[in-house]
Amino acid sequence: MQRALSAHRMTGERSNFPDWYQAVVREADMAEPSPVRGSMIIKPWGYGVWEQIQKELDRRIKDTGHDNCYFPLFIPLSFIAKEAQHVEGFAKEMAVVTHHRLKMLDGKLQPDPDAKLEEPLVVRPTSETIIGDAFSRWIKSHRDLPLLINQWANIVRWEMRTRLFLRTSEFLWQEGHTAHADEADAMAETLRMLEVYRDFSETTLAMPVIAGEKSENERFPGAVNTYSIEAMMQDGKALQAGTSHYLGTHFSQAQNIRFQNEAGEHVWCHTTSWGVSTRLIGGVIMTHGDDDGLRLPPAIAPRQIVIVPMLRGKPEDGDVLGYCQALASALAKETAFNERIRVIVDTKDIKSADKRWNWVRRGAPLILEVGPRDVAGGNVTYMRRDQLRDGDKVRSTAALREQFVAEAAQLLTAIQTRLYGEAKTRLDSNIRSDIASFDALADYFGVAGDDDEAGDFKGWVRAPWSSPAGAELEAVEKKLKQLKLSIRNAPLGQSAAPLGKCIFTGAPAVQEVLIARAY
RNA sequence: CGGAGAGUAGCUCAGCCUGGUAGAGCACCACGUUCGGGACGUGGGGGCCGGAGGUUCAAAUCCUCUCUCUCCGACCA
Repeated sequence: MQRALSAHRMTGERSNFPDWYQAVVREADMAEPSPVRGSMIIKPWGYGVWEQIQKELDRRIKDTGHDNCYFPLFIPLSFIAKEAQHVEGFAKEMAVVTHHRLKMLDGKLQPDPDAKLEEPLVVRPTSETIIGDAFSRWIKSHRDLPLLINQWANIVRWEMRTRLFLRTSEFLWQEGHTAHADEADAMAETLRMLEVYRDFSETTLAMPVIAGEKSENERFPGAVNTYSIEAMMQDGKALQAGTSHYLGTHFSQAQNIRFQNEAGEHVWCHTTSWGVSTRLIGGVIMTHGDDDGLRLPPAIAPRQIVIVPMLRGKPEDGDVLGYCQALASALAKETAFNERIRVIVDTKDIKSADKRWNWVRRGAPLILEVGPRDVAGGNVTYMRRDQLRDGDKVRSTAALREQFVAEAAQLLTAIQTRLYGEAKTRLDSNIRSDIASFDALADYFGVAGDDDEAGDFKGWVRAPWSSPAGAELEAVEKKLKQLKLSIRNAPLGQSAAPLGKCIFTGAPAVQEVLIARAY
């Protein structure tokens, strides 16, 4: 399939972005479809990326005062039913366990009719209700607040259409759940975690995002406010990369989560929840991948430096291998991104050229080739994955071994910076704010059905918005839907400058919103 | 669940219209020449042609039913 990726390079563009994406996922050894419909097998290289994401994000979650817990996979049906909007939002995509035993009946193994559960259990689509139930028992006093909990878990949502990493029936995520004494504290938490996500995404994933508030119709079922970070993929579409919700007292009222304040009164808690998932990996692929495959930001690369010995089945092979091992040991003592550099010598018994390109496809940031000439000269020859094809041909650089070891961390940082810079430029230069009417919006994005043209890049539009509600909002929604567009969010930190008129309603605008096609 | 398309080797697909012993490229295995810019030669392994029925001397090919997948809608981290 190197062929398909090469073919893409020949066209000079992501002419068929979905095909390109699937090719990269497979060729980079990230994941594959499983025998279970809509579920994926995350392969070692892909899971390694997830582990790096977990490690860094877990550190940040703990640094902001949260503790990890684990709550059950199975949630009693009655729990889900407690919050009306919550039920409505998730009812259509729930996996339900109804039996606890199998039996041979009519020659077929099937659920035993005599082993029916008294109350069906749903496989968690999210844990607000089961965690809320615990909170209602754990919280008695204002001294118990804030209660700051996180869990790393798998989630099941029975989606109609699935795509590896971007939307799978089962996915891995982290979900934070917190309870607070008042709205101000809960809102501060909601925004604090949104900021953690924004910074993590930009710093660690090198994926620039725009943080903002979701419109009413895009809110999490049961939330008062929902905030998101939105990233721009290389086809111009938006990817919701993380969400943070202020839940008000909806769940605490539904589940009796309350405390006694200093005055001795019983008061509802204000709760929040926030999460990011393995979808982030899809975002990284669609942000940084190129026609040679994946490019991984060094901060999350399972192996940041790969040493490929140039072996030829000759006596000097031993010297080359020894040199490589010594080099690896020296590099592993260095520090990058506050951790020891992750380095490996690829000793697999295949051709060096194949090894090199395998690592290129997987997106290893630095690929070293070490042959007899390097051994003789005390050198290393390396390729930076991020600038593999700067210029006409594949580029490699020679350096003295000691110098390379000393500068390896800087190189990794430089790669991280460049990947972020490229993505940041793409994001910044593809948001238009000169669209003044709905007709202009329609012209820019093209009418529905027109947009399937391959390689038809459309960025985002930032437009004035009067924040309509009710029927008026529904009408706007309908118009947007015809163009396959959606309001991604209202970016935070907007200036107080005059905004003019809403491009949908003509009424005075109260803020600006981002409009885009989305995953 | 609606609309369209597709199921043949690990991958991408040809063969089907007009029935007659299962094909190509890549990948894989062996040997040799190569190897520091995605090598080449020779030989080889691998398929219940998605499944079930039917028509026929004979079915990947024709007919019926069924299952699955992909894309487009609806739904979504």
